[in-house]
Amino acid sequence: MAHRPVSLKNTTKSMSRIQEKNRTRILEAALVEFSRFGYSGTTIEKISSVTGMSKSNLLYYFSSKAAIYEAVLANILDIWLAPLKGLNPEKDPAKELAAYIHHKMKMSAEMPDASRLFANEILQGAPRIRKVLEEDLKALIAEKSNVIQQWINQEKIEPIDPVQLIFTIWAMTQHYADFDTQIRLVTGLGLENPGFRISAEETVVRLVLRGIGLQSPDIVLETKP
Amino acid sequence: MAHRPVSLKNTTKSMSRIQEKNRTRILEAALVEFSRFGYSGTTIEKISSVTGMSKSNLLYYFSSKAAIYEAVLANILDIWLAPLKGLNPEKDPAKELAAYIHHKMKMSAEMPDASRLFANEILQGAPRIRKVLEEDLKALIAEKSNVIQQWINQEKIEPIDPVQLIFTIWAMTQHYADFDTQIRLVTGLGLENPGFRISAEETVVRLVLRGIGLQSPDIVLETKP
DNA sequence: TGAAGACTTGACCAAACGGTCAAGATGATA
DNA sequence: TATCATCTTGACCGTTTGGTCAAGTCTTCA
Repeated sequence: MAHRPVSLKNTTKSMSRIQEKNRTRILEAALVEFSRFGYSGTTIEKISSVTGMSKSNLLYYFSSKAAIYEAVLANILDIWLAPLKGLNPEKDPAKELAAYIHHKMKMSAEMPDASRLFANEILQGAPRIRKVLEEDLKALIAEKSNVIQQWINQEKIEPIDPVQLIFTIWAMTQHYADFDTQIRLVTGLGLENPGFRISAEETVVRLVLRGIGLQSPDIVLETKP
Repeated sequence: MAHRPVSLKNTTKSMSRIQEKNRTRILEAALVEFSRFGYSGTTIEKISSVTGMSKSNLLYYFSSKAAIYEAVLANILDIWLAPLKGLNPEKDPAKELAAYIHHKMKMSAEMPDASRLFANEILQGAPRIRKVLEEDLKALIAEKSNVIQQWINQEKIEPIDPVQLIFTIWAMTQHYADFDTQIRLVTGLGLENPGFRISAEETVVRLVLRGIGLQSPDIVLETKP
C-alpha cells in the first residue's frame, strides 16, 4: 500500500447535507475501527456495516480505504497537537503545566480512540504522518522547549532537559488512553471513573511539578454548568 | 480469527538441532514483523522470506500464523513482567526504584520490538493475553503495590497511590521504545545514543524519586568488561 | 549403505478483501 | 409533477493471503 503523506488542510468544499452527514458518520465509525484493529485489521466492509450503509456507498464518499484512513488521521492531528500550543511563557509555570496535563488527560479520557489511532500510526513507523511530525511537530517542540528553557533561565523552575520533560508528560498522559485495557484489567477502573481520574491526574501533575522543584496546586475537575 | 489465550508455559519438548534452530529463527523474524506491522499487517509469506525458507516450510514448524504469534507473545511475556518482580521491600526505596527504572529503560533500548509488540496487543484490547494480565499481572501489581505501601507506612517515602506510581513508570519507560519513531523524528536521537539515553533515564528517575520525596542517585550506565 | 524418519518445496485451493460498474432509488428544483 | 443530479446498491472481478498436499531431498543411525 502506498503511503501518501497527510497534511493538515481540511478541504471542506461545499457539501450537501447528506454528504456532510454521511462523511462524518463514516469518519466516526472508521476512527473506532482503525483505532482498535489498525489499518490492516480494519475492513471497509466492517466500517460500512457499522454505519449501516453498503460498502459500495461508502466508496462513493471516499475513493479508497487509504483515503478514509488519511482523512481520519488528518482530522485528529491538529486536535492532537493543539494543547501544547497553549503553553504560555508569561504565566505561572506550575499553573501552565498543570493545565496542560489536565488538557491531555481530558483528551485521553474523552477521545481514547484518537489517542490509540495515533499510537498505532507511530508504532508502525508513522509512514503517513512522517512529514507532519518532522516539520510541524518538530518546530512546535522547539518553540515550547524554549518556553521551558526561559522558565529555567528565570529560575522559576529547576534545570531540566525541556524535550525530555515534554516526552514524559506525553508518555504518562497518553498511557491512560493507549493502555486503558491493561489498566482496566488490573484495577477494574478507567478514566471514566472520577476517583481514578483524579488520582491519575494528581499523580502525573505531582511527578512533573515536584520534578522541577514546584508544588502541586489543587486539581479541579471540569464542572458542567 | 480465534483468540486462543496465551499461557506462560514453554512447552519445550526434545527438539532436533534443525528444529530448534529454525523455530528460533522464525520466532525472531516474526517478532520483528509483528511488532512493526501488527498481527493483520504481517504475512507468513513475509516472515518466511526474511528467514530464507519457504512458506510451506514455515508452516511445517508452526501450524498457523496465529500459532506463531502466540508463541512470540508467550516468549516475551515473562521477560516483560520479570523486572517488577525484583522490587525488594527490604532495600532502599531510592535504589530499588532507580534500579527498576534502569532495567525497564534497558529493555526499551535493547528490545524495542518486544515492547512494541506488547503495546500493539494491548492497543487492540489484549485479546490473547487478557487472562494472563487479569491473573498474573494483577497479582504481581497487588504484591508490589504492597511493597510501596510498606515504604510509605515506614515513612521512607511520601504517601502516593502505589498503582498509579507503577503505571507512570511503565508509561515513561516504555514510551521510549513504543514512540521511538516520533522521538527520533523530532530529536534525531534514540536510546542507542548514550547521551540521550542518560538524559532520558535521569529525567524519569528524577520525576519518580522527587515525586515521592527522595533524591536521585547518580546514574551509572552499564559498562561492559 | 540403505531404509526410516525428518525436513523442504512448488503447485494448488478457498476465503476474504479492495475496488469497479451499471442500473435503480431518492431528493432537489423549477 | 417532470427533470436532472445526487445518492444507493448488488453483482462482479482480480489479487492477496492463510493453509493443504503430494512428492521430493536430506539426516540419522542401525
